[in-house]
Amino acid sequence: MTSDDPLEPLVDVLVRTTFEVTGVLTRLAATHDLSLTQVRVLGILRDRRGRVTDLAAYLGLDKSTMSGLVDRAERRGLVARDKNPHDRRAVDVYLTPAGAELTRRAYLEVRRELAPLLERLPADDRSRLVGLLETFLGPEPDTDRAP
Amino acid sequence: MTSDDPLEPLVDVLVRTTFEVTGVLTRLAATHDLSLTQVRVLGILRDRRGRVTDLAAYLGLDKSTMSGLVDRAERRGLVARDKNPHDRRAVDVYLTPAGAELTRRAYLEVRRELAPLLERLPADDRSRLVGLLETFLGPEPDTDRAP
DNA sequence: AGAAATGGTGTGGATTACCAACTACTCCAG
DNA sequence: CTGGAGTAGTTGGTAATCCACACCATTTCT
Repeated sequence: MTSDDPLEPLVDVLVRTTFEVTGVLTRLAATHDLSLTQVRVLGILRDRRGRVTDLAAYLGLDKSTMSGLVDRAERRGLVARDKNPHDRRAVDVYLTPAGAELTRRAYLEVRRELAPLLERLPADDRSRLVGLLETFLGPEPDTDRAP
Repeated sequence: MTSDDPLEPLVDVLVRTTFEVTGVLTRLAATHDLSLTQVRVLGILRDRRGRVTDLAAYLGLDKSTMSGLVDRAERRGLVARDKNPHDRRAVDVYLTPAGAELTRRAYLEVRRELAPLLERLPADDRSRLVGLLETFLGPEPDTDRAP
């Protein structure tokens, strides 16, 4: 009775899911002395390199924020910068081997943490959920394999 | 070939969804001069009052952090504190009418922002998704209506 | 009653985040 | 092919976030 919005339950459960997963990620990140934002950066870089501005846009942050983020991650040896050969203003950021390794380990921990929850779903529901969420997310922005 | 983990696609899409929704929430929150954390606090208080420590635990934050968060929200008139009558150490935090109104408006904006994405799903897929995510989240912790 | 535990606040320091200003570079118009 | 507009990134300044730690007040255990 509070509302007859047919979308409300979905929005609600989506936001609750987001907060739940965010909580898991934040907690896990803290055990590696990482912030959630740093984890997000590492997550993006897991399978592509990217310019500072692109990373910032992707996370909805100011480019100066991203600059500092990359600074600190670089100081810790997790990422590195390369001058972009095609545009000498631009800087490409990518994971170092250490950063990739940390990202991999962190993923395994996230997986371990989420697995008990995910296993509440029967196997075919799990793949259904993947399909639904992928539809929701839409096509990936193709950040790397452009011509 | 990167991995034969059957859970990986699900973990992956779940985290991507989380980041996507987090992005929307962060962007929207900023238009009201709110941080994501403040939105999370308001979200919890939407349907219950809570002690500082409980709120902190719920969000995985230190209680001193929550204290400051409540301070600033209180200064803006969004929440208020009451001494808990049963435990004089404890402080209950709850939304003011202004806070509740802001929370309601913010929800509508989130809804408006997510609707185009959610409408990519046919109606019966939407309700299926609700069911799946609710199973994933499990039963609510019943924070308020305990005896 | 006294000791241990719990709830909340305050301080100090690192991080996150914005904005504005600046440098270096690219791209376009003329 | 040059001048100016626009773009990429960094830096500096300020506010908010967040933790660790120390500190009271109150409750609970012994």
